Amino acid sequence: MTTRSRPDRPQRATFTNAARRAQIVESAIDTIAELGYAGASFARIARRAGLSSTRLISYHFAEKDDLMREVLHTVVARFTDYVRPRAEGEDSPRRRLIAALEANVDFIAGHRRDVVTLHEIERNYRTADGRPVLQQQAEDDLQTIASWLREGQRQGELREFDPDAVAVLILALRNGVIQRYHVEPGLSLPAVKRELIDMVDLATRRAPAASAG
Amino acid sequence: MTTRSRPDRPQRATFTNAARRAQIVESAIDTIAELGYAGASFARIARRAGLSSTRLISYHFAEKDDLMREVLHTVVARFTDYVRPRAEGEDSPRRRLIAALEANVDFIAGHRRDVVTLHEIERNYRTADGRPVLQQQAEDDLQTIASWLREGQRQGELREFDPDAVAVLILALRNGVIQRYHVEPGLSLPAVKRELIDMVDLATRRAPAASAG
Amino acid sequence: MTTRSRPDRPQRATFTNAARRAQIVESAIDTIAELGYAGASFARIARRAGLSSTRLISYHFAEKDDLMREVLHTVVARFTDYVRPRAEGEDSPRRRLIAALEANVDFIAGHRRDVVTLHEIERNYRTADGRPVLQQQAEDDLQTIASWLREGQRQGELREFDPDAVAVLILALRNGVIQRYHVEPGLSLPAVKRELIDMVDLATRRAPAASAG
Amino acid sequence: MTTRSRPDRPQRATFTNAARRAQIVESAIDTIAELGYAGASFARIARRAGLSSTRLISYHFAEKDDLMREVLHTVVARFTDYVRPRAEGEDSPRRRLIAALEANVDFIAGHRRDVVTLHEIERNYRTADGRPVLQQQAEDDLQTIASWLREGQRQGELREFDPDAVAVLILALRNGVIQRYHVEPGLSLPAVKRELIDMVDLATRRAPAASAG
DNA sequence: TATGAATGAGCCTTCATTCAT
DNA sequence: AATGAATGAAGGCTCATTCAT
Repeated sequence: MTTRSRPDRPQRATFTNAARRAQIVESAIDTIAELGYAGASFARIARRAGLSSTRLISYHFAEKDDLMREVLHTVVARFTDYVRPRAEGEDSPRRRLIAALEANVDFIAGHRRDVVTLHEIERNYRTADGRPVLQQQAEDDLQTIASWLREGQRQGELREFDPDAVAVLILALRNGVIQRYHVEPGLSLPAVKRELIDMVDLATRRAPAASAG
Repeated sequence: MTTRSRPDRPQRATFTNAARRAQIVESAIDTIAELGYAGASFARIARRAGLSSTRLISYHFAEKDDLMREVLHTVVARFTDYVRPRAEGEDSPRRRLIAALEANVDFIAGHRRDVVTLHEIERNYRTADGRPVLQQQAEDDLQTIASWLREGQRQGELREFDPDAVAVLILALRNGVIQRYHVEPGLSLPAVKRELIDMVDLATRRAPAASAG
Repeated sequence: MTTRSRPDRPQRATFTNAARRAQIVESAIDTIAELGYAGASFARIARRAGLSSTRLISYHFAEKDDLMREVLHTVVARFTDYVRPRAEGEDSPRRRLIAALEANVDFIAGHRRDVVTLHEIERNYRTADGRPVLQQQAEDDLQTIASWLREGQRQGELREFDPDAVAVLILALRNGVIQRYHVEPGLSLPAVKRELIDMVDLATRRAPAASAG
Repeated sequence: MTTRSRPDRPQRATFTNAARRAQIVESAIDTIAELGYAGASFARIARRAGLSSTRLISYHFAEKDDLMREVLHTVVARFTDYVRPRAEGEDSPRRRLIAALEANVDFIAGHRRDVVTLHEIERNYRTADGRPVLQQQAEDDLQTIASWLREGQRQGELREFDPDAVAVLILALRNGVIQRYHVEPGLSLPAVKRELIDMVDLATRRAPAASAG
């Protein structure tokens, strides 16, 4: 009897279990979106979910990290599921990039709650040693964008530049729109979207030959 | 007892007083930069500053908000004092914009600690009603950039676009570099700086006349 | 974080729950009686109750006010349950008044702890705006006494006087005995009780007709 | 060098010293009257007095007890100086008692602040071991009243009763008026005064012989 | 005479988590 | 699958008081 399992935790992943977890995750998303990461204590999440005690959260999630990981995964999945098909529907790297950016802004416009929560967690969710959590999603996004840029350069569609640095900048534009929308909900997303596309296109495409002007 | 009162605190700004406040502020900056806003408790700030108790912080700052306000003011002032002269030394709106962006990246490269702290406070410091604190600095920056853009358009140096939306995007680029540098200290700032300048310039300047090609 | 929330606390009034609350309330009564309202910190109440930490008090009572409200309610109920039946057993207003006063002194003699605590809380328990808490019990007592006096006057049993003013004085006598007993536990309550009854009776009854002398 | 004096304290009782002490005492009286004994911290007293730090209070009073003793002495002296001459101006014990009670109510009506403070301190001021402070003033008052009663009995002016118990009751009446006025500033003091005098007189005087009626 | 600067102890409350059914 | 009860640690803040000039 040396094996000492964690305190009462569900042993199997049943349907009821999954539903409960989902309910808690949604409540956590709401709480974070409204009160910020630091304001999202178990007590507040439980209250918003109508649970009688925080114990139910501890029961379904081994640690707070567990819950936050699942929250993060949930909103990232929604984001990705929305954006990816629209990018992959295009047939050139440049168009894929533009389509992805448009899809991003469209998602932001329609899912403010998810996006604000994503933003909060990215900034505040830290591992035990105090370091910001590995932003795997950000890394993936950077890789995807950089690969599109490289392919566009190879195909001659895009001018020469440092694809990794430019990927950082493009992601910065997307994040900046999220952040600004977080602070100023009245922001005109259509105008920002138009200028965003123009800016990225002007900055990356191969300039048309002068004689062609 | 609920009645509010101003507990025993120094009334005048003596030299010793100011030095102590400055010491605490610097310790707070260090603590926030390393452990994040949520990790910057009075206890940790005091320990890092070598103070005998947190009471000394309460003695010099009426509330935690007070300290955070002063931390914010301190790092913003450093940032501004570095960037503003370099922008104002230029004689055209376009060059002022570029000089400001270069100065921004240069500051980021040399003051990681301040910049990380600024970033943390902006995200987490909230007013009593739970809203993110009014980002006056961000508003000011947006106004400044937008006014440069408008003047550049009027002078014909810059192409036509929505100056407010583009200002948001340019600020997003600056913030994105800060944020990326926060997460990845090994980031090549020279490369990013070069691409940042190119991107903004390509995206905003009036395209050279075709006949010049 | 300023946003209010109801932290993790029991939602239902189970048996165990009620027993624990009662235990804490009794410990609070003891502590207040011995050390005064200001001396009754959570730490001291918990220590006296043999609780492992003050957290258990916070767990069962939302705020310190909550605990004090329950303490007040508890001792007031004991007092009322003792006095009321003895007053209501009498069949004339004058006798009801006298019986009530006798019952008061008897209760005081046998429940010094409750009475001292009641006295302490009445004096010190203040609402958020700094005003003494509405002394509903005192108002009720005044009303009851005044109504007996009015009825006695109507029935001719009592002489003419201002019933509200005299009610204040009669309650003053009761409170004065409490207070004196608080300060001087050796006070001879039987003597005081006898003089109290005489004083009130002499001062309120209709003087016997001269011819009866 | 074994003698170790307390930290910086004034060594002599100068005029300036006395004025400063008086200023602090008055500020303490105001603070206690408004916020209650528990609300009268050094910080709040200092703020109300316009002092830059609590240090000035510590400088003039060795301990908080010292200040409270002086506050108590000040208001008691005012009370006594008002009441005593009016009592001593009368030439029979019964009239002295009545005059003293009238003077008491008159003082209460005109010095609410002092009286509220007196009431607060009496209830809350405790010695280090947690016992209510010896109410020397109350003891003196009781002795004075009891001696009047005894003398009145000896002279045949007053009926037979236990003078110590009745003194407790008479003082209770006075205190009850203070207390009620504390809670209900709109109390009609003239009516209460009239009934108070009647009550005490009816309860203590030797009943006039029936034949004399 | 007055003050500046500092301090340890204590306050109530909230935190995520664990021991029991 | 869920809950009740409990917990130590830490949070910011206020207390009266003391060490220095």
